[in-house]
Amino acid sequence: MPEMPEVETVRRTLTPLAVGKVIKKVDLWYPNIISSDHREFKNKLVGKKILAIDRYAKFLLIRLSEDLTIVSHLRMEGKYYLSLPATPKDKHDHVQFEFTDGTSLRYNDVRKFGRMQLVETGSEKIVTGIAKLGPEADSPEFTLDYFYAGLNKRHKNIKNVLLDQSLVSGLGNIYVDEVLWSSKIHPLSICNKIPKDKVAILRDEINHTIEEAIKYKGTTVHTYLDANGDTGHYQNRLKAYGHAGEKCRRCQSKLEKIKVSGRGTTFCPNCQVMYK
DNA sequence: CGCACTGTTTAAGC
DNA sequence: TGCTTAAACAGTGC
Repeated sequence: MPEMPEVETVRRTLTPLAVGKVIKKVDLWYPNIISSDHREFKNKLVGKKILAIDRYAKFLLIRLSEDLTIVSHLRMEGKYYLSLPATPKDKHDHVQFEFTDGTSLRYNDVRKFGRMQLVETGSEKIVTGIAKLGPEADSPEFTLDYFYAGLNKRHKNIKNVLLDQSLVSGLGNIYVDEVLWSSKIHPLSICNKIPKDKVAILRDEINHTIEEAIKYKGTTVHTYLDANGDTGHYQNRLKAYGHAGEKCRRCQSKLEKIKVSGRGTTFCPNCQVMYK
């Protein structure tokens, strides 16, 4: 499901459903979702109020009273939705936060890849994966000079580096294919061989694509839904991902699909230039 | 039955 | 030591 635009959409839809509520009880139906201590997670959260929901790259940060934060990563298929404690548990509901107002928030995850961890607000960096994150794709720190210098140091292919999160965070498999198509850069291009003017175009396309995808409330390709149960709409605007075998919208060549860094990768072999 | 899947970590190999 | 690749997580759907 979720790359940065989808997580941001979840943040926006979840905020009005959850902020201001006070946790009465926590049900851990599949405790492995919690990477911190399970008993502490259940006990410490009782009586805490949800103050806000923030986001950093693909992580949701659920801010609670008394300086606590639940760091939540949806990985491939995690979803939040508002329910009632008495509603029968769905097969893939794994965590429930019961609130004092009689409602509840449920975490549902078909593949059980998602993780939550309770930390003290301000020490989010102790969560595996957060410390290595580079600047977010839509942040002011993601400048051309920073991006170009970072690519110059790397000898790997561009698709791998954009997926890695350490140079720039927030992109996933779908948006990487999209921005490389938009920038006319072949996914196997070697980072330090890409000329600066192309890097500038790529940076702009990353900004633009993320912005557009948030505007369209994300991309639903498998099962992604926001906290209201609604799909995204950006899937109708994808030009590469999911269109293997079809004609390239720019040059009419046939889009190809290969495997890069273990991920399916769709691109146009004619108009996406290979730098190596 | 085999393979692919929005993400990330960890183990294994060189 | 460090980089790269494969496997692992677990389930569904084609």
